[in-house]
Amino acid sequence: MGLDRAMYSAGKSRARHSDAIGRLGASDRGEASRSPCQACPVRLRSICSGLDFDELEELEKIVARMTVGAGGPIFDEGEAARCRYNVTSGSIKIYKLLGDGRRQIIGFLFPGDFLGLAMADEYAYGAEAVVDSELCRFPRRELDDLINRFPTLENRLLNVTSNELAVAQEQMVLLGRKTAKEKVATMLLLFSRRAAERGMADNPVYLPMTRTDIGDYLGLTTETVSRTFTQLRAQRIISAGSGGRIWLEDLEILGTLMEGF
Amino acid sequence: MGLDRAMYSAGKSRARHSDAIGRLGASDRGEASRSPCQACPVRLRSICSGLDFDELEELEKIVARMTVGAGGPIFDEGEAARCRYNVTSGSIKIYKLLGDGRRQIIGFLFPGDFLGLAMADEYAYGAEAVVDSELCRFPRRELDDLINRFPTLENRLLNVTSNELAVAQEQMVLLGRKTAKEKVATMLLLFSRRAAERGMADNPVYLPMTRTDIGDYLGLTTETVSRTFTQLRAQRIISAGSGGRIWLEDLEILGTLMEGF
DNA sequence: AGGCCGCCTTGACTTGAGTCAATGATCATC
DNA sequence: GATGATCATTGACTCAAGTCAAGGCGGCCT
Repeated sequence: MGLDRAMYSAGKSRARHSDAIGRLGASDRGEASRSPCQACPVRLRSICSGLDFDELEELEKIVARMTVGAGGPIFDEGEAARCRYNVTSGSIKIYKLLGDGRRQIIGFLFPGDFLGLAMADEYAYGAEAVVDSELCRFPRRELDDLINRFPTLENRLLNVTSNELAVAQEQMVLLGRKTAKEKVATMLLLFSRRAAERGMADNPVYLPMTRTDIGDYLGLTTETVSRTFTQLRAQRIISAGSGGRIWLEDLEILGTLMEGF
Repeated sequence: MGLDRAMYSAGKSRARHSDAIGRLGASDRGEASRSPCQACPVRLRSICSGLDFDELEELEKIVARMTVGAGGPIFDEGEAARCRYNVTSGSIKIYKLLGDGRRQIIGFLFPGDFLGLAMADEYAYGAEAVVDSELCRFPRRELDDLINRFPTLENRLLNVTSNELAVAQEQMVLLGRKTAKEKVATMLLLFSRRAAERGMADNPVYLPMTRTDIGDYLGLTTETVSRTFTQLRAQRIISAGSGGRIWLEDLEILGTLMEGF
């Protein structure tokens, strides 16, 4: 069976940002290669961790690599859910839309994150690349077969899903009860911590997405996000870095804002 | 091993409401009885469905029944997570608090719902009874052992958790992007549908919780919830029933409000 | 170089929801 | 059936965030 191949690419490339997030070796780029899952840099973070050699080999049989350009679509809300994905480099946003176009971004995914949880036959949300990204793609049917056969995989998936649920519940508090300033502070700290967990720079925080994306993630408008950043900068709680990076200058105040005292 | 026994009870009983939600046979009330899981009215809705006779018997060995009075606490956020629960009658609210007391209710649970997902050693949220309720209690350690031993149970738990995640994501859209009117309309419709799924009356909708609870669930204040109900009533989209029940008079408009057109 | 295009920021004004403060309902208890 | 408690409603006013409208900045392309 030949490996599937896919290459989406969107208009404006944000390539100036794309090297800031871990990526695969150059030899793999733009090519659906026989996936060296054993050597995968994000394996230990992703659902594939804990699998033994044989299981990993079976997984490799059904995986396909793909690249998506910045802004490029991965799938739309409501579309038949044919595949599930694992992010290997870059950053992906997932979002839901209301009838009149209002958008809520329900998460940003980074290398090692799994894409396609919590959905049956149709995708319950849309997914788009924030920057040039790479993903492992699994046909849903075949992956679900493996999940049924490998308890390790199912257990891992339960852990991952539970974590996502806890994160989602925390985000409900943010959306329902925090002020604009608290929302932005929380996002900065959480992204910083998330980067640290991945062994990446946690200060300055790297925010590759637009102000509009941040607004749609925090339940705010672009303008309010912008004003809030200005305000935090004026109070020396943060300061501007280069290329979408933000220095966290006062972690204590940020923490207080996040906890809501 | 004797069965544990527990009976919390809070000040003001809302017993006037408590008969409106399915409950166990009178013979089980107020008594930690040898649990007749086979005869459990909510078994098919809960994590116990799909278990074979032997598995169910093992589950019965570790379960304890308990009753909680309206308003009574089940556990607090941050407390050591010693048990997981299954709701068998009544209604439970789960919530998270900010440092200054602001509260976000992240869900209302009904018979068959599982309580204690998405948490490791500490409860990530608090839980309280909305009306007099009954629950099955499982020691976490022992339940987690069974989950590891019974693939059926683990699979069921993955399904339940995935569903919860999808619901949470839908709630993020509500909290981040919907107006007060849309929020209330959405809640009414979702509660109606949820009741229908359980074979209970879906119109009028039964809302046993206070306006403050509804506000904390929808990211609004008590006053705004009240004004919104008044407004929906004035527009003949809903009308008041008796005892916390609300008639949905115009499902189409409610649907439009929910979808955000 | 110069101009275009996204994106970000800022200002002026509006508004939906929050706050504060009574007043009403409903029920529980004596 | 009076009293007190809790919860719900309503009104008047405030304010945080949204809306509308300019500019500004920086990268990209010809």
